Amino acid sequence: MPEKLTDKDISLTFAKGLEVLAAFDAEDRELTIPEVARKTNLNRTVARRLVLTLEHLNYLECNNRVYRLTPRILRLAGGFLQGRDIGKHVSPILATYSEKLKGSVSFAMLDGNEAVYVAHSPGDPRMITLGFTVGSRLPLHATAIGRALVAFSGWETRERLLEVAPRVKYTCSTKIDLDDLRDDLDLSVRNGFVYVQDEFEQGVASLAVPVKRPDGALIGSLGIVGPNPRFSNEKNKLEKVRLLHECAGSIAMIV
Amino acid sequence: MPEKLTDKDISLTFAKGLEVLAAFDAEDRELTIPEVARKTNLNRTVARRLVLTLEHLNYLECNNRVYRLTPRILRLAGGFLQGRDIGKHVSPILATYSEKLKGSVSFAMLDGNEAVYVAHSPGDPRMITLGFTVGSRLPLHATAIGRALVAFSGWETRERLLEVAPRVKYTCSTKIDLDDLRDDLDLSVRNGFVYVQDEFEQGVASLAVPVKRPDGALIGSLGIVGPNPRFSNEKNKLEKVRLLHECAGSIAMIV
DNA sequence: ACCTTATTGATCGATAATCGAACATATGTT
DNA sequence: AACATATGTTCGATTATCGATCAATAAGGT
Repeated sequence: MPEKLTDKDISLTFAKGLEVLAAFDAEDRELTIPEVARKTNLNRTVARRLVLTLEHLNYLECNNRVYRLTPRILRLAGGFLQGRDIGKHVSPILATYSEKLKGSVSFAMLDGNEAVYVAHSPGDPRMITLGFTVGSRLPLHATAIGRALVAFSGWETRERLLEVAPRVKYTCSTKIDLDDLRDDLDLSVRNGFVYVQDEFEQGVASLAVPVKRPDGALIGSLGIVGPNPRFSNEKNKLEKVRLLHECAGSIAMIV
Repeated sequence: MPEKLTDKDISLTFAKGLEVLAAFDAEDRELTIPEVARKTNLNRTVARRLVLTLEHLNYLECNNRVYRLTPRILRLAGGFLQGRDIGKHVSPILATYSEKLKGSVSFAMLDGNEAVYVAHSPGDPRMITLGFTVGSRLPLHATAIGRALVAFSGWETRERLLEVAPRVKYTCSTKIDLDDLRDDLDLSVRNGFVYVQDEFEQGVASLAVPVKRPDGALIGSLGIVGPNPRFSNEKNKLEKVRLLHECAGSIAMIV
């Protein structure tokens, strides 16, 4: 007997529809209906109806059988960003500290097994920041901003994340051993900040601090990235940490 | 006999689900299930199942019966933003021109009857830019960036937008007469830019130019906002227009 | 504190929306 | 041109969805 998957409280069609929507990601900006069906493991007819629904609702536009997202999707994101006053309050704060820190500052939150950029203030326009922006996702283990989300979570969450989050070896320096990571997390908690170097990209380092609500609950993390030498002066690094903490305090008030 | 609404090609459940998701907007960052049902005109049970589905998929989180969006929604937005290289290419360009123009620069696209901010580069951090950010929506008729989207569309789209887009009178200067608007649009097309003053907020002016693909198709519009005096020097204003056009050219290459 | 009223949560059979096999059409390959 | 492959569409069977109804909880009044 095929297992009864009818949860009665979960709308399968809706869940499939969201999968279709999510199929249009950074890798696949354009997809045909059969491609969607393959990527989502849905029956072609089902994928078709869901895609057509999305087109009908103006979430997708079609050009010669090829579909791609329209800016309509930003409406949904706007609900989140504006609801949490990201644009009104967080971004200006980031911009201010971006000046003080002379570089781009990013605010990330936990999304499943990844860190997702919620706000981002580009520093010097000339310095291309690897193209990260709102909605960009980063691994939890190999970046400071991600590792901060793990380190400053409660014990339970922390262990769960260590367990379930994928640990890709991006460089030869990437820590992927669980105990190594635990040690690093412990150290980070003692320090009050996370420093990661060469683990995501050779020669690139990142620094991050937690953003916590007054009651101690972790909201997100705040980080900066740059070539290693920028962090080599220890005193300078601690000054950056101080500024990040200050910035985190301001953000914590409003989110 | 109740009209048969079964379009066979449109998934009603999915459409309803997206409505539920969209119910969480800037005004209502937090909603209970019955509130969602009321706002979307859905049966309470239906709303419940859709909300529970969203919670199950981590798009919503629940705190004491109150639901709100999680950053997961940014994943979907990320598909759009990264797919169109907004973060990698558009934002840096905006940042560069934001320096040259000494103020924030925004890139908007058409979404239904509204303009939606797709990218935004804050200028001087001290100058709070009214809290607009990615996903913010603006009316088409009362802002330069919105009016540019109408003016530089093809004739058919332009007339449709004039017809269907709501024309709210934000200030006593807001143009709401169709023929007044048409005149202004014609003028804007002749000029190659849109200038709007006092129509959205007293004392605030905005300047915008179209972003067109090489083949002439309108992609979006690029605009700046500021207190009226900033645009009072005509020569200076034209220099801003020139920079905006330059910026638009750079963006047109990549989107 | 008690009862009443209003609001919200959960159940379950009828119904209509969804599914997917099968067919039709388009595309490209030898 | 004929074949093979990939994509689009149809339509009846199935089952997920709907919403009236009931249960539980919260709010309000005396």
